[in-house]
Amino acid sequence: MTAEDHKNEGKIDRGRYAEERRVQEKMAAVEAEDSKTYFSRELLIWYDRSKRDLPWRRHRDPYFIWVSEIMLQQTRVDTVIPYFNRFIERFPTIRDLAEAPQEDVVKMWEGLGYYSRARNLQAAAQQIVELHGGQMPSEREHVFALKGVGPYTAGAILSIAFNRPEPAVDGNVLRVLSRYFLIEDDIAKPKTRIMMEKMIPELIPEGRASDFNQALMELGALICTPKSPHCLICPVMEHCRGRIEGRERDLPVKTKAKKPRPEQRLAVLLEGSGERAGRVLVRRRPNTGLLAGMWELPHVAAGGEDLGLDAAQLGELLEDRGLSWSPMSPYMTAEHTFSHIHWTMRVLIAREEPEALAQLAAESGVPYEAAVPEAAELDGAEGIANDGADEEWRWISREDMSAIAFPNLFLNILNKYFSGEGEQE
DNA sequence: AACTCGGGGTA
DNA sequence: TACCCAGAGTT
Repeated sequence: MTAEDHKNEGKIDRGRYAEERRVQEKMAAVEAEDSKTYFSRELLIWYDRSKRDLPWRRHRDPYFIWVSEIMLQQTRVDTVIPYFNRFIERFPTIRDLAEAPQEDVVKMWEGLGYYSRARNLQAAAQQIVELHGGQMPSEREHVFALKGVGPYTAGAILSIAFNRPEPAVDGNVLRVLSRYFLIEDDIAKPKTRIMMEKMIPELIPEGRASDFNQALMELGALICTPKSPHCLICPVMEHCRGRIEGRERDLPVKTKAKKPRPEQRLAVLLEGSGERAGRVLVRRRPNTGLLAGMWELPHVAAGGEDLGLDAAQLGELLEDRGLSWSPMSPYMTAEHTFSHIHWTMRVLIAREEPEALAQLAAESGVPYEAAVPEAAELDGAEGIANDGADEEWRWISREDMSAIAFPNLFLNILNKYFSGEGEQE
C-alpha cells in the first residue's frame, strides 16, 4: 500500500462517514416529515368524508364565518346552531348588524352567555362599515384589529373564509396536537398556544388551509375528545405518539381552574299596582362587568345570616326609587353558576303600594307619574337611548320580555312568575 | 400571568 | 362533581 493509497483510504473513510451521517439525518427528517405529512393527509381524507353539515359551512361568506366563530368561543356547536340561524336571519349582512339597535343584538344573544361578545361583534361590524366599506377585510392586521377578534378568531376567519395558511389554535387543536406529538407543555399557558401556532403552517397542505384548520377542530370535537378519546376509529392513530405510548388520557396537561366563589344575593319581585298592575319592576345592569347591560330583578348582597337585615337593604334600594311596598314574603330560591361566581339568589315577592307612593311623591313635590318610568318608554327605544345609561329601571309586563334581554337566571324566575306558577317557599 | 366573563353538555 | 367548550379583554 502506497502513501497515496493511505491518503485515499483516509479520504474514503471520512467520505463514507459523512455520507452515512447525511443518510441518517435525511432518514430522520423523512421520518419526521412523514409523521407530519401522514397526519395532514389522513386528517383531510377523514374530514372530506365525515365533516358535519353546519349552517356556516354552506357558504364561504366571511360574515357567516365570523359570526359563527364569535358564537363558538367557549360554546359548543350544538348550542350555537339555533342562535346562528336566528342571528343571520335577523341581521343578514354586516351593515344590517352595524345599523341595528344594540338592544336587538343583545336580545338575539340572550342565553348564549359572554354578552360582551355581542357588543363587540356589533362594534366590529361598525368598524367594518366605516373602514372597509362593509366588507370583511382579508389582511391579518385589519382582521385582528376588530373588536372581539383575538389570535384564534383572526386565524379562523383568515383560513376558513380566505384560505390563508394561518394558524387557528383553539382548545381542540391544543388537545389534538398535544396528544399526536406527545407535547407535555401546559396548554393553559399562552406560551404553549404560541408554540402550536408556529407548528401549524408547516402542517397545512398547499391550498387547503380552510379545510385543514376545520379538520383539526373537527377531529378534536368528534374523535380526540377530552375525557376518553376514540383512538380506535381515529384516522391518525397509527402515528399518534400519545396513543402509541399509552399516554392519551394523560394529555393534554392543563392546570385546573379555581372553583367559583359562593355569593348570596337577595332579590325582590315587586308587583305593580293600579296602572302598573300585571307588571314587575326590573333594572338594567351597567354596561361593564358581569352580565353587562342585561336586565334583572333588583337584588343586593346578602349576609345569609339575617334575612330581615338583607331585606331592609333591599327596601332602601326601592325607597331610593320613591317606592313603597307591602310586606315581602319568600317566593323562591335559585342557584346560578358563572365561570368564577356561584350565586344563591333568594327571591322575595311584594306588592307596590301606590297610596303610599302618591303620598311620598306629594311630600317630595314630584308628580306621581314621574316618580317611576313607565314601560311605555320601551316603544321609544332608539338604540343609543340606553347605551350611556349606567342604570335604568322599568315596569315590564310579560309581553315586554320579548324586547329586552335577561340572563337565564332571571329569565327562569320571570317566566315562572308570568306563567302563573305562584311558587311560594 | 392572572383574572374576568355564561351557560350547558358530558363522564 | 369536575371538566371543558372553534377565547378575548382587562389588569
